[in-house]
Amino acid sequence: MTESFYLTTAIAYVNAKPHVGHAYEFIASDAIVRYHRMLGQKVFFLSGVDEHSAKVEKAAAEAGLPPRDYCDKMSVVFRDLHEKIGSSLDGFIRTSDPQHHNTTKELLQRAYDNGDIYKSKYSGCYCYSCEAFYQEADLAEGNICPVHKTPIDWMEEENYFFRLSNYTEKLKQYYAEHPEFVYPESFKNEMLALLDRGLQDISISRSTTKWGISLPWDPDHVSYVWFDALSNYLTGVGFLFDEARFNTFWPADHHVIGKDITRFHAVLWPAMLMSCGIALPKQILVHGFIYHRGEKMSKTIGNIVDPLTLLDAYGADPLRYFLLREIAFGQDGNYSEESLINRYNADLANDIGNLFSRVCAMIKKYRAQVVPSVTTEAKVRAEIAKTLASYKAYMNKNALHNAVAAVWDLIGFANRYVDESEPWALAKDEAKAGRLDEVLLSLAELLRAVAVLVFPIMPVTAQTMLERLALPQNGDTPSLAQLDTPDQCAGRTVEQGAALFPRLEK
RNA sequence: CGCGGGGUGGAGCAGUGGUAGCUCGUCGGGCUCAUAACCCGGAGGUCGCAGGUUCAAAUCCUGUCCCCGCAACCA
Repeated sequence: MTESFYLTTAIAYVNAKPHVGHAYEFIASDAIVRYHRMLGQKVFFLSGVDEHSAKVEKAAAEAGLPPRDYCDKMSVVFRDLHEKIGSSLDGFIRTSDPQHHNTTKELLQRAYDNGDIYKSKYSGCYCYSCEAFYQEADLAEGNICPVHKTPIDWMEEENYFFRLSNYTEKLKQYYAEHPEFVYPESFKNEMLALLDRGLQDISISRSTTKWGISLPWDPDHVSYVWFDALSNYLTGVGFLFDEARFNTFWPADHHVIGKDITRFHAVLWPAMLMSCGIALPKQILVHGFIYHRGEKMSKTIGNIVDPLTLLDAYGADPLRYFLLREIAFGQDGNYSEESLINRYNADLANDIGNLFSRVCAMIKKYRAQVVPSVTTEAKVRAEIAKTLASYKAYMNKNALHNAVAAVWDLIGFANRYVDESEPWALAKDEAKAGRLDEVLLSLAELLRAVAVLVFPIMPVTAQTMLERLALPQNGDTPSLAQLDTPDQCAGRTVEQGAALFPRLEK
């Protein structure tokens, strides 16, 4: 385990409101970084927004604002989403930041200087709406754009190209030497297939818009998407302006991204870095898409789910829990309001919420809120240790959904333990007071373990539980190592408080 | 066309060779500390279809049907 840990999300285009997919990516990323902080690592968590491109320019025009004002406004919307989710961001980058312009120009210049960038004519069928060229074979019937169903123009444009084709073999070799570079494996296989077919050079500039970062050697062109977008990961940790920070955190541990931009992160980005002589990130962590009742969310169908609506209605922790539990990380998943409510009631209200409530109530009722100062039962300690081990194993391979399930197994164990040990019966018999002490401490210890383990998933709930258990924490992040020390709850005065998760009526 | 993923009890999913498992729902029982919560048990599936390999296949192979995604800057 390295001492530092650097994770990035993809940067979001500011041409539209946040999508629940953004929220999911931020939540999963936040859970991962919180886990690493619990391990005691020095973490840097970066997210941000991409403000360039013609489509942002267009959205700004439609909003009747200059691009810069529009971006100022929209970047706040994304920041706000992070805040509402509870993201523990260390940095939030905007591609319009001057420091980021420096990074982009530096990378472009380095690639240009070593001959990886050349000027060429790009000609073909061009759809203005897509901002893309099409092969004739890809056009829909009647020579129209397959996406927009609008007529195609023949266009010729002078573009600069990046010699991606030069890197096919180098990347193949890199993949062979770093089998963990792309995760999950299904996406890695897709990239390997892409490499086998051979890479083509890629256009990296446009002269049709001025809203962007101009090329250092040719101000008539602005960088088209990739050099100015991907390089944010460098700027975010101080490339060229904060050497100490950059050296601490680069190369990044994880770039968390949606599956639609895998090839740019897993093929183009490493090739760019190779060209520029910069170390490659350790792992591209790809997540799937969220469907709404099995259908892709789209403006056309009109089934897009607004994350802010969900956050307002259910709160951050329940939404975090739902998305991380319900969706196998790396695969596509489904959202529906019924399943969210279902999970809320079954897992949050009934399982964890009620467990907390019943245990605190018994400590209050039988021992005047004070957890007995005895020793935790051996089998309970063993169960906690077992859970901790599998939880860590799952978290270390980013199987978030399995890690969450492991915590809920422990909650199930605790609920069964209550039934089996029957504290209410023990309380009626003075001779069994010692046993009751043991059971109550054991239960408090189970709650402590659950509270700590649930922290990456539901940080607010974890803090509430720890506070009510009167367990002082050193800083905002509970340490995972504390679970190696038993009986921490002994002698503490617990507070039952209001229900953690009041049941929702359907 | 190409590439990738998937078709498993009512619903949603796990499960890469040894006579199917989880959550929800449903039916019955228990308990009373708790948010009508918690615990135990039952019913319910020939694992898309057809072949093949094997002592043994949901799991491997072949074919086939269907669904979805990427490519196509739509998170």
